[in-house]
Amino acid sequence: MGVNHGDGARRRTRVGGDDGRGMTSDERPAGTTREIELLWGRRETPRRGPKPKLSRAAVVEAAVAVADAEGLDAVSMQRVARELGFTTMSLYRHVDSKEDLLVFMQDAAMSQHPAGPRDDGDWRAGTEEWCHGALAQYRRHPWAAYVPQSGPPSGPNGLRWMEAGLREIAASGLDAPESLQILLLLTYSLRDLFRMEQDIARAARERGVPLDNEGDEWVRGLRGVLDPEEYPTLLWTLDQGTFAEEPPGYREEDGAMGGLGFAIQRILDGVDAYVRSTGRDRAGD
Amino acid sequence: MGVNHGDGARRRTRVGGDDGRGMTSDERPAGTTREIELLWGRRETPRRGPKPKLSRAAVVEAAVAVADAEGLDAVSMQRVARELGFTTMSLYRHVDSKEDLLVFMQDAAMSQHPAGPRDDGDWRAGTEEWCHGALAQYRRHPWAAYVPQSGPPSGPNGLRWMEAGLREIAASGLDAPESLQILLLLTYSLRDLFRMEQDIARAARERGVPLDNEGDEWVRGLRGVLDPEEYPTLLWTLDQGTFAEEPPGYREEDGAMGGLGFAIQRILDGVDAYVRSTGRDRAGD
DNA sequence: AGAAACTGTGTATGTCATAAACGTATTAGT
DNA sequence: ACTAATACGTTTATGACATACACAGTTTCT
Repeated sequence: MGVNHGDGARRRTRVGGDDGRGMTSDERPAGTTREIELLWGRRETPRRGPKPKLSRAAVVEAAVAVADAEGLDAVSMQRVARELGFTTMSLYRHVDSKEDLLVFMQDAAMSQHPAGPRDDGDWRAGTEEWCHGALAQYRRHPWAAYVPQSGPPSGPNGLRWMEAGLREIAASGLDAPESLQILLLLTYSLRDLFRMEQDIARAARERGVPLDNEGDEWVRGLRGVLDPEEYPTLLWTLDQGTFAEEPPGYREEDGAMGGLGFAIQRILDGVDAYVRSTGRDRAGD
Repeated sequence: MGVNHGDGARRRTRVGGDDGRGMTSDERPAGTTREIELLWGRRETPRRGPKPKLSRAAVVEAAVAVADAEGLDAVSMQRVARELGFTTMSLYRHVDSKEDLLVFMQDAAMSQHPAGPRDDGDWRAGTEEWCHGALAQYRRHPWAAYVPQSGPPSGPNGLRWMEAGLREIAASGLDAPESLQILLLLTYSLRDLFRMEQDIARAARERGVPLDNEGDEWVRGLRGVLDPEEYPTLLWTLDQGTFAEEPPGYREEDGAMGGLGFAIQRILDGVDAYVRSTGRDRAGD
């Protein structure tokens, strides 16, 4: 749906490696397997042509640099190529399509390793730490939260984080399917709460001043248009300086997660409740 | 006149309404206020030219139809215009930009009213119902979850849903900032859990068969590449038919929410815990 | 009547992803 | 060492796309 655009590319089964006849064509991997092999650098190296001046790593690095500096929208094939001093089309020798490039970029954005396992068996603390770490990645590369998702992570870095998250959650005693479900919940929530934070920040930046009531264009506009009969609760909310404040329930410990602490704590509370309900909680007591 | 029609940008402060000198220019609304006025149809009607054959409503409707049928990516100005039998540029008479059109579309996608208030004071049931309703909207117009967000909703429909959600949550006794925070959490979570569901479904569709282990390309690919030393938990998870099953903790009552029931229940559990922790729970007891 | 405001249209610009064909450097197989 | 295969980076071209700009016709206000 909205997610992946590129259609012509990459969907059809390739006959071989690069030019359409690279491999012996009987053992060609198709679809996702191919993507995984690419991501993991499991490629044959019987290079016959001239020694490449460019490399996939260089392309991805340049793309990441552009995204870091100017956001994901600034990443175009032309732009990345210019940055490298090559032609646009040269990139296609090292990357199948832009979609491909984005996949590589995303994995590259998670190159920092998650924290190692903790042995005290406190799954909640471990999971919180994991969330914190994942969030830190996003803060380093905010665009990464906006890369269109195409299935579960397949790259070494993404999987390393998955592994670490599962480990923390499974420490609660949940079984594999449950742990995975929780991990998915956390992963998506983090990504999207982060996006929420960014969106709100951007919205605030785009209108003039910071988010306070009265001064805020949005609030003022709404007031002029909302019928108190129909939107009483909303107006009640607007009437208190809702948008100016620190989120409620803000706790110092969550500070590291910024305004997201509140939301994340709520979600973890929910997970906690679930763990307890299964009566398999290994921690705490 | 050299300086004329809608100069597209919309970002910079306009001198007046539509064309640059529509209004008395001392009370010109700028930025978001303008957008809100547009969304609410609060426009002057001193139409002087020929009677329009096209209308904003028609444009939005056509765009929604295209998105419903072929996804958000199929929505281009050219496509919508063709659908209507007009030129591409004609659309710009009724919509400032594509971004604008998307805002209208999004509000249009939420045209169905939320359920009315319930008087039994059971905030959790009410909130669950609200989630269910919101999800139903998404199922009707999946693309709506992929429209790039630009700030809080400003249209009548979006705000109606906000109002309804706030009402349900506030029934728990939380104060305004808290309720709003929770509403934001729910709104974003819903949107994104829905997206997760869609993404997973699409991923399954794109590889061959449904999501089962062994048969799944992704799982097979990973197995070939994951070092058991480094990814033990992940492999443990893979080893159980994790992806084949119904999500754990699946309950009949959540059926209406599809596979998202589990995640939503976890989040509501977290909210519940928070409400209880404030000691202001009006419901239940 | 004439000016002003607004309609839909035609044309043009610039950006984007990417296909196709090309010359060239390198190396595997002879 | 010679040749054919093949990978490399480039050139050129195509077809979307959003949207600026200028125009000609239409309606209404003065």
